[in-house]
Amino acid sequence: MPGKKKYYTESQEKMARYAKAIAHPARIYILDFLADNIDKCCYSGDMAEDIPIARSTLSEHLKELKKAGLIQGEINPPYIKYCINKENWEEAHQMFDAFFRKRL
Amino acid sequence: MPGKKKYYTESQEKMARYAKAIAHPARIYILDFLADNIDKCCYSGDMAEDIPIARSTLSEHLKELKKAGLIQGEINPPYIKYCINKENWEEAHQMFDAFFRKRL
DNA sequence: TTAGTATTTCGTAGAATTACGAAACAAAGA
DNA sequence: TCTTTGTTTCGTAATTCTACGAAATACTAA
Repeated sequence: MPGKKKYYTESQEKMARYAKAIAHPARIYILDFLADNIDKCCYSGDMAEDIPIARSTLSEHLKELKKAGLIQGEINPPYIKYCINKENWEEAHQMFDAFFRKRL
Repeated sequence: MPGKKKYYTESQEKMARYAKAIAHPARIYILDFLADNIDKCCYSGDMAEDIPIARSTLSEHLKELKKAGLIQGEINPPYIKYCINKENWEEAHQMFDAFFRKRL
């Protein structure tokens, strides 16, 4: 721990991480897709058909969103069913809301 | 215009741009600073004293936020007074809110 | 065991981001 | 005019991001 100076608050770092996760139209597309099909199984392949990127690229975007904690994948072989991680989603929502509300 | 296929919606592209603008702790710091000093003049130099980055780097971050439309600079020589661009700020707030609210 | 399906990981390349210090700018004041 | 002051732009380097196709993985079914 010592030697590692913190110049930004935990909150600022966390906000930046969440913002980065959604800072790409393909990732917004993915989250929109999950929202629009909230009761269905959302597989990587379903999304790949609508979006003009290679499947491997889509997979990397899914990995980013997973790393950020915004989605989670439930293995259902040979598929993987993706969905929103509600706990972190709610946290992000509240952080962004407080952030934007603060200066109005 | 023709030849330029759109794969993502305008809204998705715009969300991604706003998210990208705030996807760095230094830029969140700047926006927090502007919020905490809403009635004061906010100069680049004031922020530079609290933040461990070169002034030129800070200036680049300010440029990014300006480009995204989230802040604006009012020239008050030899200073430049920065403040939130309320119109775009409100738009971003609403977009993020709708985005997060959609899937809960 | 072999073949088939859905998905991810790997290797790689090009583009974009972040950072710094030096130099340039623009305005005020001596 | 020459300095000083606050800030931005430039040149550059290191890192990160985005993208692709090929190969690997993991499981099912024949």
